[in-house]
This record gives sequence, C-alpha cells and structure tokens, in this order.
Amino acid sequence: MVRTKVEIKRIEDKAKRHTTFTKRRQGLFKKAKELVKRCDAQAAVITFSLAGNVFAFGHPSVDDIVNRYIVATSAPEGDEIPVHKETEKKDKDVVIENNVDQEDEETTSFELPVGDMGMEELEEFEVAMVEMKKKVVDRINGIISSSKEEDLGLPYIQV
Amino acid sequence: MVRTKVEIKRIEDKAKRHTTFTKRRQGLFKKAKELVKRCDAQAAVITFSLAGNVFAFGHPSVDDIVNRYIVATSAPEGDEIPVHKETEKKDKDVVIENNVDQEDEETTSFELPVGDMGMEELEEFEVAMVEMKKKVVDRINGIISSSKEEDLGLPYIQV
DNA sequence: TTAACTATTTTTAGACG
DNA sequence: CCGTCTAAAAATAGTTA
Repeated sequence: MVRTKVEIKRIEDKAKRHTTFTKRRQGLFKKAKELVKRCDAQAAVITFSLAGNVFAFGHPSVDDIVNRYIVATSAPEGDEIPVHKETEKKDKDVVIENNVDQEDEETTSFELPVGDMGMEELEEFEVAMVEMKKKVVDRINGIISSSKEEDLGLPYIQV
Repeated sequence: MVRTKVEIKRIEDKAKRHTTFTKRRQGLFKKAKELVKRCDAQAAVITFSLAGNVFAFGHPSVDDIVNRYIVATSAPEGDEIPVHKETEKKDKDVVIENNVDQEDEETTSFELPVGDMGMEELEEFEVAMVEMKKKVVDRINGIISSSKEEDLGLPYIQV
C-alpha cells in the first residue's frame, strides 16, 4: 500500500537505498532551487552516493559557491576559530554544522566573523579561484606520485 | 488564514524574504540530514543569504565534501569536459546542474568520467587538502595586495 | 526579533507497469 | 532501470503571540 512513516535510519537493502537516494536527492535539489529563486540567495548542494557518483547543484554555479565557501571559512592568519553558541552578533556570521548525529542540541554549531566583501568583489577572484582549484589537484598529483610507487598500478591522478 | 500555494519567484519584501530563507534553509538542512542517514551517503549544503551570511551543513564535514568535490571535478590534464546527456555509462559519473532557470529540459547537465579512488584513499589527502585551502586564501591575499592599493581602505584579506 | 500554530501544499514510500 | 500513482507524512506561508 502506501504505508509511509519511515524512521530516519540507514536503509539496509541496497536497491531500496539507491532508489530512496535518487528520489530524495531530486527532492533536495528542488528545494535548493526554490530557496535560491524565492530568497534570491546563493546555494550549493553536493551529494556523493555510496557508489561514488557525485551529483551537485549550485547557483550561480557549484564552483562559485565552493570558492566562496573556501574564502569565507579560511581564517586569514591564525587557525583558531572562535566558536560561539548562537548568533547574537550584528549581521555577519557563519554557522557550520559538521555532522548529522546531533539531536538539535545545538552543540556542534560554529560561528565566526566574516568580513564585508560582497559578491561583486568576490567574483573578481573567481577566475583565480578556478585556477587555484587546478593547482590543488596538481599538488595532489605530486603527493600521489611521490608517495606511491608507480608500479603499484595506481592510476596517476584519476580522482 | 493559511492560504498557501506560492509561486516560486523572488520575494520582494525583504523581511518576508529573510523569514522564508530561514525556514527553507532549515528544511533544506533537515532533508540533507535525512538523505545522509537513510542512504548512507555523503552530502553538503552551502547557502549564502543576501546579507552575506553563510550557512553550511556537511557529512562527514563540509570541508570533506568540498575537497572531494574539487578532486572529483578537476580534470587531470586537459580542460575540456565532455558533456553528455544522461548517464548511460556504467558506474561512475558526475552530474552537475549549474543554474536554476532550466525547466527540466536537461540542457545544462554535465557528465564526466570519474575514477575509482574511494573514500578511504581520498581521506588520506584530507589534511593536504585543508592545507591547500589555506594556500588558496594566501594566494588570494597576494592578489588583493598586488591589485589593490592599501590606501583604498580595503581590509587586507577579510573575505 | 523569534517562536508557535495550522490549513494547505508538497514530498515521498511503496506498489505497479 | 526508468516512470507513474496514491495515501500518508512532512514542510511551509501566513498569521498570531
């Protein structure tokens, strides 16, 4: 029939799990698109299935969002990120939830100050960021080639 | 009363737009968490409000997903990304939707081959990736300091 | 501002083709 | 592996506190 009312836990059956993944991923993307349209916001959704496939949505683009995220969350100098509880600051802040196991206890939310650089300025660096992304991969290639013997049969970069 | 049935277009009123952004962002995160739990998948959701605040969720972490995304979507050598229609390949592929205006015409979906590097191997490079992220920001700092005059009053990195 | 409330819309699990 | 269908569950726009 239509007996719904699932508990949110891992689906053991592989076929069912994949079916649900597909359906819910589509629903998640749809929700993200609606958020972007109705709220004039920018957003990205990136998902990896167990099989290793990646599905991503982003507006204006996934790379834009990823780059902006990297910029926004990388501390300029030190590495200590001030962790607050909830936003009691004026206007700019970042909230990051890092795992899924919290029971709404607001124990793993982070908040840190962000500057005033707007999108117009950020977009000036988009090209540079994309180039940087390539450099990251190049660097990884270097790490791979220096840490793995080629005769191990590992593909060079492949990622 | 409760007359719902909104059309998905930009909300002009700022207060309403922000309220909707908050509600829908929470809903989006909840959906992402359910997807992760039920399907044993990895996912990240990153949103930027118009005010410039960033809210992000990721499992196992936003950075993990972002790094994995960067690795998965960066072509090893050339830059030409083969664009297919829909997944008719065997197992590994990437689908990227880059904008929100498409009317399900599947005109802006990309698909490109991805290798077999699994999470275990990918995680070996997590630390390196995080360091790379810092280097990206350092590089941007360099770009800023070389392209902007300090007397313009622009904060150094700030982003 | 932020938090309920709730009628209604929207999503989705399961079944079927 | 698609898509379609449907009842139940979940999300949410508009309102109120």
